[in-house]
Amino acid sequence: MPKIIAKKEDWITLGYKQFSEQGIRGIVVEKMALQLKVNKSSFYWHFKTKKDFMNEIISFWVTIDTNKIVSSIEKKQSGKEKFEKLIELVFKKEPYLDFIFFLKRYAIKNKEIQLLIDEIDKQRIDYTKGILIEMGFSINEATIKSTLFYKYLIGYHEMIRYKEQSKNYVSNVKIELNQFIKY
Amino acid sequence: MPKIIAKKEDWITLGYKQFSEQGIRGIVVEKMALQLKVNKSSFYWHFKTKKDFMNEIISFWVTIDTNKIVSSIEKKQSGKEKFEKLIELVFKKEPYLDFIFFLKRYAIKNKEIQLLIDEIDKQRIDYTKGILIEMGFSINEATIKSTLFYKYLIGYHEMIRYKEQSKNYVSNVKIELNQFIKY
DNA sequence: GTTTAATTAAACGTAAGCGTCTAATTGTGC
DNA sequence: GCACAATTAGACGCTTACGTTTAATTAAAC
Repeated sequence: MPKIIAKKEDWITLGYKQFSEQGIRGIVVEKMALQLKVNKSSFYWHFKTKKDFMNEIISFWVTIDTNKIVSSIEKKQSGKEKFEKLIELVFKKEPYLDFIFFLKRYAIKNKEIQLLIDEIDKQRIDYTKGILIEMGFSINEATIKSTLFYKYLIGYHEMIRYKEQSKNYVSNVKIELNQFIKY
Repeated sequence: MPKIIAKKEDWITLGYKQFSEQGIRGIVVEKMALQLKVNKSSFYWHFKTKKDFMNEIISFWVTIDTNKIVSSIEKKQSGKEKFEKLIELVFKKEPYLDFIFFLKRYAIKNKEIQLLIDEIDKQRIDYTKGILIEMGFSINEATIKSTLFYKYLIGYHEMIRYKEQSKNYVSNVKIELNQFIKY
């Protein structure tokens, strides 16, 4: 019978999931070890400390997060189609979308991570801005509306946090978006 | 020399402050006892458990929170003036505004508190809606815009979480609000 | 000023979770 | 099949924080 082994990636993907769903309180070495069915010494063989582990999770997130959404959108042709796809993806209740949310809380006393988050926020807003420009908005308009869009997105997810995502909510999104992005 | 005593209200106001700033992780009995310069047995004399303490803090918040803002706004005459006062108050970086934020996280597995939060959210949105109607928006418009306003407000605070609130941010608020509430 | 009630101090027990050892196991190259 | 490296098991120590218990203090009542 082969020995059960948890690879580094196993730890990271599980940690990524836990953090996305529960924040730093979800990252408990012994509990994760239980889930992976290994002893926690496996963890300390792969990672020096829990803090190092978190840093690896953050790196993991940076590489996969934005790319995942962007690549799915860029298959679309027109700006309008891209925007519709964007809405479909980012307003979906998907636990991993909360990663950055918890990360902001985790980073309260960590300037380095804060700078990273700023960069990701900026990337996302810029990406949206590009689509809006493709749709015919002026650079000025697109700048304002993309930032507004992003803040609205955050507020939206906060409001549905512990709710089922009903059709009601989705249709409200379109009505509310239409208040400031008409197309 | 009189004995140092911490009244029930002392504990609650400190707890309220701690929770607003750091969430449930800020509520640590022994650390609060240090701040109040008493032994933690004072805490356990006033409150049965930490959970009970949290419930009292939540009640405290419910009674003071909304009223505080509303009473300050209702001194104003016109809808427009009220709206401007509202903006001034709720976009200010004021730690207590984060209370509800952390509360949503605390309430993840507590239906009762979730219902309470829903009610508060609704109250706030309805209050804004009333002002918008006073300003001349139709009921329909006011309904949509007040909800949008509230989500935007949440996103705004999330974006400035670990930032100084620069004048830049404040002026952006007005520009962004102007995208969907013109007056 | 003695009794009584309210409130806190000091000390203890307990659990969760981080991190560290050392020994044991399995896989791999030769 | 043996030596060696990679990886995990098991046991331990330490810290933090919750909650309890009993004794001590102060304030209030009479």
